[in-house]
Amino acid sequence: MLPVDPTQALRDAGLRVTGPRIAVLEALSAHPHADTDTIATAARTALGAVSTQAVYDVLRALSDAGLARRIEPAGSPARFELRVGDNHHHVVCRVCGAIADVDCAVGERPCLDPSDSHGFVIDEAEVTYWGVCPDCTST
Amino acid sequence: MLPVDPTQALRDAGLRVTGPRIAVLEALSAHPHADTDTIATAARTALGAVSTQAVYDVLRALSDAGLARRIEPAGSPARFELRVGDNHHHVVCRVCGAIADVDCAVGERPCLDPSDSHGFVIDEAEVTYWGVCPDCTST
DNA sequence: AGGCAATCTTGATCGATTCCAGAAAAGGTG
DNA sequence: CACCTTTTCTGGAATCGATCAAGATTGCCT
Repeated sequence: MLPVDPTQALRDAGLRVTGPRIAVLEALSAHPHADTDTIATAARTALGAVSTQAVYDVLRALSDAGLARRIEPAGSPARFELRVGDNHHHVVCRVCGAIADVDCAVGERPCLDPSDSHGFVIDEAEVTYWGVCPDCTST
Repeated sequence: MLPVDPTQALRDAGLRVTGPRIAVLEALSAHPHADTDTIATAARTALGAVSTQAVYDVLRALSDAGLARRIEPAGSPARFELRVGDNHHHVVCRVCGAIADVDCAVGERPCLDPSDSHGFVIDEAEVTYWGVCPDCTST
Protein backbone atom coordinates (compact mmCIF):
# COMPACT_ATOMS: atom_id res chain seq x y z
CA MET A 1 0.00 0.00 0.00
CA LEU A 2 1.22 3.41 -0.86
CA PRO A 3 1.40 6.22 1.64
CA VAL A 4 -0.91 8.25 -0.57
CA ASP A 5 -3.41 6.92 -3.07
CA PRO A 6 -2.18 8.07 -6.51
CA THR A 7 -5.72 8.55 -7.83
CA GLN A 8 -6.70 10.70 -4.89
CA ALA A 9 -3.47 12.68 -5.06
CA LEU A 10 -4.09 13.47 -8.72
CA ARG A 11 -7.67 14.55 -8.11
CA ASP A 12 -6.66 16.70 -5.18
CA ALA A 13 -4.17 18.46 -7.41
CA GLY A 14 -6.82 19.08 -10.06
CA LEU A 15 -5.17 16.75 -12.54
CA ARG A 16 -6.85 14.15 -14.68
CA VAL A 17 -6.46 10.56 -13.61
CA THR A 18 -4.83 8.53 -16.35
CA GLY A 19 -2.97 5.26 -16.61
CA PRO A 20 0.44 6.76 -17.33
CA ARG A 21 0.14 9.21 -14.43
CA ILE A 22 -0.71 6.52 -11.92
CA ALA A 23 2.08 4.33 -13.27
CA VAL A 24 4.58 7.17 -12.97
CA LEU A 25 3.47 7.97 -9.42
CA GLU A 26 3.85 4.34 -8.42
CA ALA A 27 7.21 4.14 -10.12
CA LEU A 28 8.35 7.22 -8.19
CA SER A 29 7.08 5.73 -4.98
CA ALA A 30 9.02 2.53 -5.61
CA HIS A 31 12.17 4.23 -6.89
CA PRO A 32 12.98 7.48 -5.11
CA HIS A 33 15.42 9.69 -7.02
CA ALA A 34 14.86 7.75 -10.24
CA ASP A 35 15.84 9.24 -13.57
CA THR A 36 13.39 9.49 -16.44
CA ASP A 37 14.61 6.32 -18.07
CA THR A 38 14.09 4.28 -14.92
CA ILE A 39 10.65 5.78 -14.47
CA ALA A 40 9.71 5.11 -18.08
CA THR A 41 10.86 1.50 -17.81
CA ALA A 42 8.91 0.96 -14.61
CA ALA A 43 5.81 2.56 -16.10
CA ARG A 44 6.06 0.34 -19.18
CA THR A 45 6.39 -2.72 -17.00
CA ALA A 46 3.15 -1.75 -15.31
CA LEU A 47 1.17 -0.67 -18.35
CA GLY A 48 2.74 -2.46 -21.28
CA ALA A 49 3.55 0.60 -23.34
CA VAL A 50 3.99 4.25 -22.54
CA SER A 51 5.53 6.77 -24.89
CA THR A 52 8.58 8.71 -23.88
CA GLN A 53 6.73 11.99 -24.28
CA ALA A 54 3.97 10.85 -21.98
CA VAL A 55 6.55 10.26 -19.28
CA TYR A 56 8.08 13.69 -19.75
CA ASP A 57 4.68 15.36 -19.89
CA VAL A 58 3.51 13.57 -16.77
CA LEU A 59 6.66 14.45 -14.87
CA ARG A 60 6.30 18.08 -15.85
CA ALA A 61 2.64 18.10 -14.88
CA LEU A 62 3.46 16.53 -11.52
CA SER A 63 6.23 19.02 -10.91
CA ASP A 64 4.02 21.97 -11.81
CA ALA A 65 1.25 20.64 -9.59
CA GLY A 66 3.62 20.24 -6.69
CA LEU A 67 3.24 16.47 -6.46
CA ALA A 68 6.81 15.78 -7.43
CA ARG A 69 10.07 17.61 -7.31
CA ARG A 70 12.69 17.68 -9.99
CA ILE A 71 16.27 17.44 -8.85
CA GLU A 72 19.18 17.76 -11.19
CA PRO A 73 22.65 17.15 -9.81
CA ALA A 74 25.44 18.35 -12.10
CA GLY A 75 26.50 15.68 -14.57
CA SER A 76 23.39 13.62 -14.07
CA PRO A 77 20.13 13.40 -15.98
CA ALA A 78 17.07 14.83 -14.25
CA ARG A 79 15.68 12.85 -11.35
CA PHE A 80 12.38 13.05 -9.54
CA GLU A 81 11.10 12.45 -6.05
CA LEU A 82 7.78 12.60 -4.27
CA ARG A 83 8.94 14.23 -1.06
CA VAL A 84 7.83 17.78 -1.52
CA GLY A 85 6.29 18.95 1.72
CA ASP A 86 9.49 19.36 3.66
CA ASN A 87 12.57 21.28 2.72
CA HIS A 88 15.23 18.63 2.55
CA HIS A 89 18.50 18.34 0.71
CA HIS A 90 20.58 15.68 -1.01
CA VAL A 91 23.87 13.85 -0.79
CA VAL A 92 25.27 12.75 -4.13
CA CYS A 93 27.97 10.14 -4.62
CA ARG A 94 30.74 11.40 -6.91
CA VAL A 95 31.51 7.85 -8.02
CA CYS A 96 28.22 6.10 -8.73
CA GLY A 97 25.77 8.99 -8.64
CA ALA A 98 23.65 7.55 -5.85
CA ILE A 99 21.44 10.05 -4.07
CA ALA A 100 20.21 10.05 -0.48
CA ASP A 101 17.96 12.46 1.36
CA VAL A 102 19.26 14.71 4.08
CA ASP A 103 16.84 16.46 6.37
CA CYS A 104 17.24 20.17 6.58
CA ALA A 105 18.48 21.34 9.93
CA VAL A 106 16.25 24.38 9.80
CA GLY A 107 13.10 23.06 8.20
CA GLU A 108 11.77 26.14 6.51
CA ARG A 109 12.84 27.58 3.24
CA PRO A 110 14.96 29.30 2.48
CA CYS A 111 16.87 27.57 5.24
CA LEU A 112 19.95 29.67 4.64
CA ASP A 113 20.40 33.37 4.18
CA PRO A 114 23.09 34.59 1.82
CA SER A 115 25.53 37.10 3.24
CA ASP A 116 25.00 39.35 0.22
CA SER A 117 22.07 38.72 -2.06
CA HIS A 118 23.09 41.28 -4.74
CA GLY A 119 19.51 42.50 -4.89
CA PHE A 120 18.11 39.09 -5.74
CA VAL A 121 14.82 38.09 -4.19
CA ILE A 122 15.65 34.64 -2.90
CA ASP A 123 13.00 32.03 -2.21
CA GLU A 124 14.98 28.84 -1.89
CA ALA A 125 18.38 27.61 -0.82
CA GLU A 126 19.26 24.34 -2.47
CA VAL A 127 22.02 22.37 -0.81
CA THR A 128 23.83 19.50 -2.48
CA TYR A 129 26.40 17.57 -0.49
CA TRP A 130 29.07 15.90 -2.60
CA GLY A 131 30.91 12.87 -1.37
CA VAL A 132 31.32 9.14 -1.75
CA CYS A 133 28.69 6.63 -0.73
CA PRO A 134 29.38 3.64 1.56
CA ASP A 135 29.38 1.17 -1.34
CA CYS A 136 31.95 3.12 -3.32
CA THR A 137 34.07 3.82 -0.25
CA SER A 138 34.51 0.15 0.59
CA THR A 139 35.41 -0.83 -2.96
CA MET B 1 45.41 44.21 -16.78
CA LEU B 2 44.29 40.91 -15.44
CA PRO B 3 44.60 39.97 -11.79
CA VAL B 4 46.74 37.03 -12.82
CA ASP B 5 48.80 36.70 -15.96
CA PRO B 6 47.25 33.86 -17.99
CA THR B 7 50.58 32.65 -19.27
CA GLN B 8 52.04 32.49 -15.81
CA ALA B 9 48.95 30.82 -14.40
CA LEU B 10 49.15 28.11 -17.05
CA ARG B 11 52.84 27.50 -16.44
CA ASP B 12 52.31 27.36 -12.70
CA ALA B 13 49.67 24.70 -13.22
CA GLY B 14 51.98 22.67 -15.42
CA LEU B 15 49.93 23.29 -18.54
CA ARG B 16 51.15 24.24 -21.95
CA VAL B 17 50.72 27.82 -23.03
CA THR B 18 48.67 28.00 -26.20
CA GLY B 19 46.58 30.58 -27.95
CA PRO B 20 43.20 29.03 -27.24
CA ARG B 21 44.01 28.60 -23.56
CA ILE B 22 45.01 32.19 -23.09
CA ALA B 23 41.95 33.32 -25.03
CA VAL B 24 39.68 31.18 -22.87
CA LEU B 25 41.26 32.47 -19.66
CA GLU B 26 40.80 36.04 -20.79
CA ALA B 27 37.23 35.33 -21.83
CA LEU B 28 36.53 33.87 -18.40
CA SER B 29 38.09 36.87 -16.75
CA ALA B 30 35.90 39.21 -18.78
CA HIS B 31 32.72 37.15 -18.47
CA PRO B 32 32.37 35.43 -15.11
CA HIS B 33 29.87 32.56 -15.11
CA ALA B 34 29.89 32.39 -18.91
CA ASP B 35 28.60 29.32 -20.67
CA THR B 36 30.68 27.48 -23.23
CA ASP B 37 29.08 29.22 -26.16
CA THR B 38 29.86 32.67 -24.77
CA ILE B 39 33.41 31.61 -24.03
CA ALA B 40 33.85 30.15 -27.51
CA THR B 41 32.53 33.32 -29.12
CA ALA B 42 34.81 35.52 -27.05
CA ALA B 43 37.79 33.32 -27.81
CA ARG B 44 37.03 33.45 -31.53
CA THR B 45 36.78 37.22 -31.36
CA ALA B 46 40.26 37.29 -29.89
CA LEU B 47 41.91 34.68 -32.06
CA GLY B 48 39.87 34.58 -35.24
CA ALA B 49 39.02 30.90 -35.15
CA VAL B 50 38.90 28.30 -32.40
CA SER B 51 37.23 24.94 -32.71
CA THR B 52 34.47 23.96 -30.36
CA GLN B 53 36.43 20.96 -29.15
CA ALA B 54 39.41 23.11 -28.31
CA VAL B 55 37.16 25.16 -26.05
CA TYR B 56 35.79 22.08 -24.34
CA ASP B 57 39.23 20.52 -24.01
CA VAL B 58 40.66 23.72 -22.59
CA LEU B 59 37.83 24.10 -20.11
CA ARG B 60 38.28 20.54 -18.95
CA ALA B 61 42.03 21.00 -18.65
CA LEU B 62 41.53 24.18 -16.64
CA SER B 63 39.00 22.49 -14.38
CA ASP B 64 41.25 19.50 -13.79
CA ALA B 65 44.19 21.77 -13.08
CA GLY B 66 42.18 23.79 -10.59
CA LEU B 67 42.37 27.04 -12.54
CA ALA B 68 38.65 27.13 -13.25
CA ARG B 69 35.54 25.73 -11.67
CA ARG B 70 32.63 24.23 -13.50
CA ILE B 71 29.20 25.15 -12.20
CA GLU B 72 26.03 23.66 -13.54
CA PRO B 73 22.74 25.09 -12.29
CA ALA B 74 19.71 22.93 -13.08
CA GLY B 75 18.22 23.77 -16.46
CA SER B 76 21.27 25.63 -17.66
CA PRO B 77 24.26 24.60 -19.76
CA ALA B 78 27.58 24.31 -17.96
CA ARG B 79 29.21 27.55 -16.89
CA PHE B 80 32.72 28.32 -15.74
CA GLU B 81 34.39 30.74 -13.38
CA LEU B 82 37.92 31.53 -12.30
CA ARG B 83 37.27 31.99 -8.60
CA VAL B 84 38.50 28.76 -7.15
CA GLY B 85 40.47 29.55 -4.04
CA ASP B 86 37.59 30.38 -1.80
CA ASN B 87 34.48 28.36 -1.09
CA HIS B 88 31.72 30.56 -2.35
CA HIS B 89 28.20 29.89 -3.58
CA HIS B 90 25.81 31.20 -6.22
CA VAL B 91 22.50 32.94 -6.64
CA VAL B 92 20.63 32.01 -9.80
CA CYS B 93 17.77 33.98 -11.31
CA ARG B 94 14.82 31.75 -12.11
CA VAL B 95 13.75 34.07 -14.91
CA CYS B 96 16.82 34.99 -16.92
CA GLY B 97 19.41 32.57 -15.53
CA ALA B 98 21.79 35.27 -14.34
CA ILE B 99 24.31 34.14 -11.76
CA ALA B 100 26.00 36.11 -9.01
CA ASP B 101 28.56 35.11 -6.43
CA VAL B 102 27.75 34.81 -2.77
CA ASP B 103 30.50 34.58 -0.24
CA CYS B 104 30.31 31.64 2.08
CA ALA B 105 29.66 32.58 5.66
CA VAL B 106 32.01 29.89 6.89
CA GLY B 107 34.79 29.99 4.35
CA GLU B 108 36.02 26.43 4.54
CA ARG B 109 34.56 23.44 2.89
CA PRO B 110 32.41 21.69 3.56
CA CYS B 111 30.82 24.73 5.10
CA LEU B 112 27.78 22.77 6.20
CA ASP B 113 27.43 19.46 7.96
CA PRO B 114 24.48 17.27 7.09
CA SER B 115 22.37 16.11 9.99
CA ASP B 116 22.56 12.53 8.75
CA SER B 117 25.16 11.63 6.16
CA HIS B 118 23.87 8.07 5.56
CA GLY B 119 27.45 6.83 5.68
CA PHE B 120 28.58 9.10 2.85
CA VAL B 121 32.02 10.65 3.15
CA ILE B 122 31.22 14.26 2.34
CA ASP B 123 33.83 16.69 1.08
CA GLU B 124 31.79 19.59 -0.22
CA ALA B 125 28.52 21.33 0.40
CA GLU B 126 27.29 23.15 -2.68
CA VAL B 127 24.70 25.82 -2.06
CA THR B 128 22.57 27.31 -4.81
CA TYR B 129 20.20 30.13 -3.96
CA TRP B 130 17.20 30.44 -6.27
CA GLY B 131 15.39 33.69 -6.75
CA VAL B 132 14.79 36.57 -9.11
CA CYS B 133 17.44 39.09 -10.04
CA PRO B 134 16.93 42.88 -9.77
CA ASP B 135 16.43 43.29 -13.53
CA CYS B 136 13.71 40.65 -13.70
CA THR B 137 12.04 41.90 -10.54
CA SER B 138 11.55 45.40 -11.89
CA THR B 139 10.15 44.20 -15.20
C1' DA C 1 67.80 21.89 -33.57
C1' DG C 2 65.27 17.34 -32.62
C1' DG C 3 61.66 14.44 -30.97
C1' DC C 4 58.09 13.03 -27.92
C1' DA C 5 53.72 13.93 -26.32
C1' DA C 6 50.12 16.85 -25.55
C1' DT C 7 46.99 19.78 -28.11
C1' DC C 8 44.00 21.54 -31.92
C1' DT C 9 40.98 20.72 -36.26
C1' DT C 10 37.35 18.68 -38.76
C1' DG C 11 33.43 15.88 -38.67
C1' DA C 12 30.59 12.49 -36.77
C1' DT C 13 28.07 10.74 -32.78
C1' DC C 14 25.46 10.39 -28.50
C1' DG C 15 22.19 11.10 -24.73
C1' DA C 16 18.62 13.91 -22.81
C1' DT C 17 14.92 16.61 -23.88
C1' DT C 18 11.59 18.98 -26.66
C1' DC C 19 8.65 20.08 -30.78
C1' DC C 20 5.00 18.73 -33.96
C1' DA C 21 0.56 16.96 -35.72
C1' DG C 22 -2.88 13.86 -35.10
C1' DA C 23 -5.40 10.22 -32.44
C1' DA C 24 -7.29 8.96 -27.99
C1' DA C 25 -9.46 9.55 -23.71
C1' DA C 26 -11.04 11.98 -19.31
C1' DG C 27 -14.62 14.70 -17.20
C1' DG C 28 -18.43 17.96 -17.17
C1' DT C 29 -23.13 18.76 -19.20
C1' DG C 30 -27.92 18.06 -20.77
C1' DC D 1 -26.20 7.62 -20.55
C1' DA D 2 -24.53 9.89 -24.86
C1' DC D 3 -22.11 14.05 -26.33
C1' DC D 4 -18.67 17.55 -26.61
C1' DT D 5 -14.72 20.19 -25.21
C1' DT D 6 -10.24 20.13 -23.53
C1' DT D 7 -6.46 17.86 -22.01
C1' DT D 8 -3.48 14.12 -22.63
C1' DC D 9 -1.04 10.46 -25.18
C1' DT D 10 1.24 8.42 -29.43
C1' DG D 11 4.85 8.24 -32.92
C1' DG D 12 8.38 10.37 -35.31
C1' DA D 13 11.60 13.94 -36.10
C1' DA D 14 14.51 17.57 -34.50
C1' DT D 15 17.30 20.31 -31.26
C1' DC D 16 20.89 21.22 -28.01
C1' DG D 17 24.80 20.52 -25.21
C1' DA D 18 28.54 17.66 -24.88
C1' DT D 19 31.72 14.01 -26.28
C1' DC D 20 34.33 10.79 -29.24
C1' DA D 21 37.62 9.59 -33.20
C1' DA D 22 41.49 10.16 -36.33
C1' DG D 23 44.85 12.84 -38.15
C1' DA D 24 47.55 17.18 -38.55
C1' DT D 25 50.02 20.71 -35.49
C1' DT D 26 52.54 22.64 -32.16
C1' DG D 27 54.56 23.46 -27.52
C1' DC D 28 58.17 22.18 -24.54
C1' DC D 29 62.28 19.65 -22.81
C1' DT D 30 67.03 17.85 -23.91
